[in-house]
Amino acid sequence: MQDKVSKEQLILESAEQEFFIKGFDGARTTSIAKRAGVTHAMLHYYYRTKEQLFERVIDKNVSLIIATMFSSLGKADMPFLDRLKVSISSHFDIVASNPLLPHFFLNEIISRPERYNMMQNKLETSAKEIFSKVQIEIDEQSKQGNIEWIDARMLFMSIVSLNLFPFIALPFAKRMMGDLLDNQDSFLEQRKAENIETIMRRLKKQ
Amino acid sequence: MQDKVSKEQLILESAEQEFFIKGFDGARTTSIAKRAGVTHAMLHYYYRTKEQLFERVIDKNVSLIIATMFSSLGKADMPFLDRLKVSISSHFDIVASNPLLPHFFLNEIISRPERYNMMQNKLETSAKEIFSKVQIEIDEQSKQGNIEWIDARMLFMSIVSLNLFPFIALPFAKRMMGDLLDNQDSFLEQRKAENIETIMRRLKKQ
DNA sequence: ATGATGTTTAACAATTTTGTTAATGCAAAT
DNA sequence: ATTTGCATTAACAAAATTGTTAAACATCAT
Repeated sequence: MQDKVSKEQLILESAEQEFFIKGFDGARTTSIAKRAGVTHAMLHYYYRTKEQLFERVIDKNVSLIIATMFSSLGKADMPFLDRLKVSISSHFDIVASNPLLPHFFLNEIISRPERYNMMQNKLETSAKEIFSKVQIEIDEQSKQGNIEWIDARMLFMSIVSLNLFPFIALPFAKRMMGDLLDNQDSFLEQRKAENIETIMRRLKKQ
Repeated sequence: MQDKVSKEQLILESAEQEFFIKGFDGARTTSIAKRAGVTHAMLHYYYRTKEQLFERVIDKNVSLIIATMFSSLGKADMPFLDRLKVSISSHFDIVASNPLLPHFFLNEIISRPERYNMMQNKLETSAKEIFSKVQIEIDEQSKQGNIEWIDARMLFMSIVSLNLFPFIALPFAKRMMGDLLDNQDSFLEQRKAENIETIMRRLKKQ
């Protein structure tokens, strides 16, 4: 009897694939059902509507989405710059293992912003907390002459830009990057190192 | 009698707005027509199908798309780093005046990659030319001890990431950036300067 | 005025897509 | 074995969306 669980699950996974690639508007319930190997009536049986199925996919990914956005300014107990390095690195890794998520999510926010108000409220407050904590540290460190001063939000934007954009643009970049992307793993390593290096140099006192 | 021209034009402009925000799948021909203040039969009269209307929008933007992707590695006659600065700056400006374009285009490429093969072919060859030219310069400059060495493609990815992503993520970021975005113009100036500074420091010999 | 030409409208047709339902199947509990 | 409850199917219905058409309208050159 694990077939029951399995079909419901299968539909959800197929929905995730389809929504991630085609977005809410481009996804077709019949196509999702076909992917899962069931009739489309089954999809409605388990999830009622396309909208509700979509919500289930969002729910399943919401904590990942938040991690994808915010794990880059960290909190572990180390000197500031080391901590930042670790945070950037683990942020990059999260994105690398969910490469479709950022584009999907930005897409949805742009095309149907109303839907995400409550989520944005949460993100807003936790973002502001993080930024002000980090800003205090930056102020201290730069006063002590350890780093160059920067607005924490600007630093955040740079890190997220460097870490997310390559994945968003990957389908586009593949063709023009020659052999750079032939070995995925090695490219990811290089890119991660490059992003860390870029941020470190931005902060280094000269 | 400029009403004739005007309606055809109006439909195209409305289509651009709608396609940019909602993508091909999310856009509705009736909604585009309503935006333009005409019946949807008019839309079909002038552009036959949604697909053809979409193609006209793409055609209208294709050179801009290419500029958006490639004007960041420049060619003017100045010392390398100065030239790079100017290129990053003008690249940023192009994106800033067409903030919806990058997301729209990446979106389309991800959801319907087949459509863009010919365009990708062109981009591929011109990209490779630019990269190899720039790489030669980087090799020279770093051999002379003027800059830190970097793979030209990695440099390109960093520049494009820093310059494009903030615009792609803007609807998302608005809420959590506090007063940073209150004055658009001043934010854009700051951000452009920040991106240039970040790249310059990445290349500066220490 | 007439005819030729392109524009506009309203009504309709076709298709696609989402969602429902009633009947059937199937497995476990009584 | 019968009931109970969920799972499954196929056929159908409703709505949304794209696309067509025939007729009315306007404009301009003759």
